[in-house]
Amino acid sequence: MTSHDLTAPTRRVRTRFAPSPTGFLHIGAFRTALFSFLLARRFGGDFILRIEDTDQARLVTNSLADIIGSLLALGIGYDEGPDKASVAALDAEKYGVVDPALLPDHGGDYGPYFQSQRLPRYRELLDQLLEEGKAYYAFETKEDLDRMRKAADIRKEPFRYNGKYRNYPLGEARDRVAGGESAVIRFKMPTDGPIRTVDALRGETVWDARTQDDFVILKGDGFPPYHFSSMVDDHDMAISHILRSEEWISSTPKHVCLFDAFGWEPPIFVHTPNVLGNDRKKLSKRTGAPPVKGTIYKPNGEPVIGLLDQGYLEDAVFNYLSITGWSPGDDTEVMTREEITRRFNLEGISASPALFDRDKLTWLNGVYLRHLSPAALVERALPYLIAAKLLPADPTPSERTYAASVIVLEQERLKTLDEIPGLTDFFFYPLPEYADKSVAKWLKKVGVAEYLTDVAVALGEVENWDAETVETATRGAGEKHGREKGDLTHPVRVAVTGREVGPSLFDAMGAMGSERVLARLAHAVEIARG
RNA sequence: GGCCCGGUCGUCUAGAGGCCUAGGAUGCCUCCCUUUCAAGGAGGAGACCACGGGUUCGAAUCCCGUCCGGGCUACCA
Repeated sequence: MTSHDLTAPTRRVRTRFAPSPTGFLHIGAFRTALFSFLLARRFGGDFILRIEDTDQARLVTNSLADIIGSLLALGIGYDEGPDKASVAALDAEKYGVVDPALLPDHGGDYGPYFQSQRLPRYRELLDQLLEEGKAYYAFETKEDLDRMRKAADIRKEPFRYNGKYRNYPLGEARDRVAGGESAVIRFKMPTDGPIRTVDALRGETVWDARTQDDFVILKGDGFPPYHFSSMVDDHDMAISHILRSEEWISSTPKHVCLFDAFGWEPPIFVHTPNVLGNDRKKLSKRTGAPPVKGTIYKPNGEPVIGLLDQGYLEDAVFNYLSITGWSPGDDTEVMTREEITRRFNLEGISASPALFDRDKLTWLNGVYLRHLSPAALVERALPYLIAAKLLPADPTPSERTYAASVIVLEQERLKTLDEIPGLTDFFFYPLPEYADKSVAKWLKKVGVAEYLTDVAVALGEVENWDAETVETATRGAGEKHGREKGDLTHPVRVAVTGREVGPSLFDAMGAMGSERVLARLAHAVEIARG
């Protein structure tokens, strides 16, 4: 997998997740966050959440709340990051509101953790680079650049900024800027020779400096772009490992040159493979990649519901995400958070992208659902019943008890919590909805009306109604009609549930109670005769 | 186009020159269990390890080339 010894880091492991609040993140992004979190936990280090809000124009209201809420919901808590005060200082119009209860009182000693609040530090470093002749003001406008790009395109040449202002006197440039002229600052990349970068997963890559150009490190709006701010922060925050998705590989030479210019030791770069959609493209809203929670909308307006809201368990999503793109080295797949944390390592991260496998997630979720205690399952399932209006928003104790007895009957069949209403609705209706096919197959048959009548009579005499007494009574009636196995249960099942599949018939009847069962039987007899 | 990264069953993966006639999981199929479904148990189909050359007694594993897929190529991240 890799030729590098990735174990036993030499300095304190500090990793970071540094999203930009410019939209709602999908699970691919959270997978990267999870790996960062896991690496820090594995080595007893720190996991930092830093918000890269240097692109003020693209800020999306409430995406900050979504990022923090989703991370915390998954159990990916940060040791350092946005706190009550720093979030309160934000412009709520632009950022939206974050529930203060989610935020720590003190964000950490390396803050602020919002890049928009770190401008003075960038300015200081920018000046240093300018003074040292490692960066320069450039006066082209975006339009100028566009023209140059088009011209290069026509000549079929790759576009590289020509470095026109590379040697422009700093004093003159400052005068022009002071005079109100708009400018950017660009970083002087080496003009030739090799640039070496090392990725923990892929080893060394040598880049030809002639393919690089002087990139912008301060935009016209006064904010530095990612290439600058992110690297400065990674250094200032003593980040040991940069885990980021693989589309950053090509800009790594920029980043190492920046570290070099400052004389800083660069962190270890770990480019994690992307999580792909079924189209083998990077997961995106377009392809319907689900968010962790909440709802996002595809470009065509179609809603995509968050995994957690679809009834996937936090633990299952955590587990699934951890094994897509990482393997502990053996065949273990179902692991607790503790086991994942204990076993996580860089060596197990795959260098090739993985497809988001919904089927496997669903299977894993079923495993977790089955491991839930009955009480916990009920707790998690109730909201879905309420949302489906099978239960009132504030159920009475007896409604609750009834719902609970019904929910536990479906535990072994459940794959996602949101299946609960569809699986149990007939328990709540006055009478079930009878599927025509099932009626034709099991009710409208010779002798069924008589059989069901006898079942009703036998059940009517049951004193202590429970699954066991109900079974005895039903079987007694069945034997009288020479019925056994499916012949015995199926007509009754269809009569009381309206369908052919479901939990154990006697358990179901036990939970329903005699009144419901007898009413349904009476109704079914009519259908059978009709 | 240029530069870069990747390529083992449909999917997620194990694999660090002989343990590989390639293992596990998921999905699919069959059977068992069983009042149905599910769960569980037992099987099965499914990968000429992208392709072609080399190195080696021996290669999925090392080297080269090709192809395919993906990423980047912004005053976005």
